[in-house]
Amino acid sequence: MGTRTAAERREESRRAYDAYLAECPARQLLDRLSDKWVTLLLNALADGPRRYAELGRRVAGVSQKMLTQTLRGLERDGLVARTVTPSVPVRVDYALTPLGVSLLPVVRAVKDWADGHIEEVVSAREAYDAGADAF
Amino acid sequence: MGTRTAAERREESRRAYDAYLAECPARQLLDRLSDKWVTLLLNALADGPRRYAELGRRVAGVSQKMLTQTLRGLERDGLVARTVTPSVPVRVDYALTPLGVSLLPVVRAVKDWADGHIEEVVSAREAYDAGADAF
DNA sequence: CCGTATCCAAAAGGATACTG
DNA sequence: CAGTATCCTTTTGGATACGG
Repeated sequence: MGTRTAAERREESRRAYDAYLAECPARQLLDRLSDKWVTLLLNALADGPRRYAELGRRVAGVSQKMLTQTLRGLERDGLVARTVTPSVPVRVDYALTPLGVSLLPVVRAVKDWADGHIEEVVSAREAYDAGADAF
Repeated sequence: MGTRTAAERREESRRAYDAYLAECPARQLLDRLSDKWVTLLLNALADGPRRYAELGRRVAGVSQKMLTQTLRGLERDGLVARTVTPSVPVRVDYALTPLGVSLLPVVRAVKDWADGHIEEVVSAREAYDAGADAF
């Protein structure tokens, strides 16, 4: 006992943080909700089921990788249902589950706030930037 | 004109995406809101002004770098106000602006949804994972 | 059509040390 | 106390090619 100042405190801190994460359910969800593709995909599914390629077009800018990855995550969390129609070629539809639908008002609240306050934010940014490199 | 299939289409796609981003105000905000530290810090400031070190302790797991970086971003967007008291040593307080306060219900809605539905999500995850590597 | 797999560049973010 | 600066690891995510 003596060589235990930085390394140990780091570990201790990390463990404490992890414990906090484990006992705080909101954090896990927050980590998922704090993903731009999640929010965008939920919005894209708001008014009905969509096919895979359709979602790719609607979200505009998402790569195949992120599209699949995000959809899998949402499916795993029970927010989205995946339906495979074994035709040739295969057809896959994604739709919100009831749980996913219950999340929709929240997502919409975010969007509405953004729409309603974007101008104030932009003004604030300009004011801040103007003050930053003034004279 | 002939050497313009992949590279060009990429550029075109990127430009279209950027244009979409520019004309869609919600996206810019969404990018900011899709940051776990932002949500956590807004919650930490919910019931009054806090000092820098205090926030570091309350959020638990945030590094100095991310704390400062996130606070600067929030300040720039007019969501948080930074007040310096030139004592020795210096004292700095952060508080929500009215704009920041107006965002609070939204942030709380996210937290409330998480608290109310976390169990369903966890069950869904277990069911999904059980099916994945079954037999 | 709906993905998966691999590679690789870019960005996020933590650790550490130093300053006013 | 409240940062800033630097380094360096980890993660993210796009491009590409291939498979069912």
